[in-house]
Amino acid sequence: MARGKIQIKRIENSTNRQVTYSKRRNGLFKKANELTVLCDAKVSIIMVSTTNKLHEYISPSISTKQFFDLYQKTKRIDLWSSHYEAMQEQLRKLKEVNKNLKREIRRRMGESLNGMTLEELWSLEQKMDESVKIIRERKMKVIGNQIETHKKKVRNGEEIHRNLLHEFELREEDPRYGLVENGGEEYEYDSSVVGYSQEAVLLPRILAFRLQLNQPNLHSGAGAGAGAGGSDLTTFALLE
Amino acid sequence: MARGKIQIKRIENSTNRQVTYSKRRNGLFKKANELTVLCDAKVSIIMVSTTNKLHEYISPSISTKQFFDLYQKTKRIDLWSSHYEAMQEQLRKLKEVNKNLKREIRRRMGESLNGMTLEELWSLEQKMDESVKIIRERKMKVIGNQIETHKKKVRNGEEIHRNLLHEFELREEDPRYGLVENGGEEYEYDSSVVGYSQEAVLLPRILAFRLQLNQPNLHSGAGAGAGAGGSDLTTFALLE
DNA sequence: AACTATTTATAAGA
DNA sequence: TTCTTATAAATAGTT
Repeated sequence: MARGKIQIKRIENSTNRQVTYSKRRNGLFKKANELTVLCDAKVSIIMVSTTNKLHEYISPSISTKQFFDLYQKTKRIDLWSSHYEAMQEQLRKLKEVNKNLKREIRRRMGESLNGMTLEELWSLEQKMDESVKIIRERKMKVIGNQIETHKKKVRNGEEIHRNLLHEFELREEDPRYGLVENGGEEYEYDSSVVGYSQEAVLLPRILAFRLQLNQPNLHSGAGAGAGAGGSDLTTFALLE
Repeated sequence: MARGKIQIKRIENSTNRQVTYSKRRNGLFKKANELTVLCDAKVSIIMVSTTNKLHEYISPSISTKQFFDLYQKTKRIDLWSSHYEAMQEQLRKLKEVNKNLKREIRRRMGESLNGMTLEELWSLEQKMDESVKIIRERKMKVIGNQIETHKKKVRNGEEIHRNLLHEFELREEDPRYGLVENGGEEYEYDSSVVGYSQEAVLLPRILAFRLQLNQPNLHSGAGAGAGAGGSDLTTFALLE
């Protein structure tokens, strides 16, 4: 537009093209800004050069994101559909699955039975009977295990008890232990009479030993079980 | 820029502003297009007027969506990250809930009982027993209802039968019906012998009547029930 | 929407 | 890149 007219076609000289790009870019942005001020409009210009550099102008009153949102809404085009739609579909499916799972549980809890036919009720009842049987067997097995474990502990305690008694007897026979050293009191043991609670008072060392045996069971049993299985029913209450 | 210089500030006269917007918009788009051609660049202009009309210029070689993607990539930002993260969180929660629901069902089916304590097994067994009781009661009620409905139908059929017999008897007494009109055949009825299937052959009118009575039950019973309850177990098979 | 006096943008050269 | 400047292009105000 000066010093000679030019044809509007690609400038082949790379340097020239760069220079023109820079100059005209500034011109465009200046005009865009004037338009923004004069006409109270909102303008967004984004441009990419041959060298893949990105430049943008944006009216002061708005952000590029807002512009895209606006554009999207006005044109009814989803500019980032790929990810977004896939996620929405995934969400929809999960919700559907969830709904079905919840209904299944409710039925297995004896609720929402109204829509079911006789055949369905019949089948559900049979399945539940089988399941209860399995659970009952499992329960009995756990009880059996616990009794077995308990018996072992008792035997173990008795064994320790006997050994200690034996030790005491040996000491009584030993002349070195003839004198009472701790203030005149004497202990008398009878394994058939002394229970656990008295053991705890009389033989703190044995008690400590027993506790060490017990604690691993306490942890892997009730502790882990409650942690893994406890949240389920409260979770349901929070749903829907 | 002609016939007098102007201040770059909002044009107060609305008509003037509109006219200037239109003129300068064209100027801007023309310049943008020249830039596109001369410098082999890509330009996107989006603008919104005070009247909320949206206009855009886009270089022929690219789409606005591509520009948007390019912009996001170049700026290394996700303009919708907040949405996106919210969706991902929602997805995560749904999956968690789903997992818990599935475990609950598995336990109620007698599977995955390994982590459960005696107390939990005990409680589950009791709940399941109660549920089975409810389901069994429901089943019995449905059976009762069906028997009742069936009895009514039988009674209804017998009633119609009796009425028809009565009508025939009246006609036999009436001299006008003394002659056989339809080709010489004669029908003989015995309400204690004629069953449903024979009725259907002999008395199509009665059959039609019975079907009308039946169909509402068929729909609200087996039909709706199978539709609502059928997908549950097959759904689980598809899950993980 | 067309006209046109004037301002503004810018191509080419430095 | 920036400055200069002759000239092309854009456009404000008018019809």
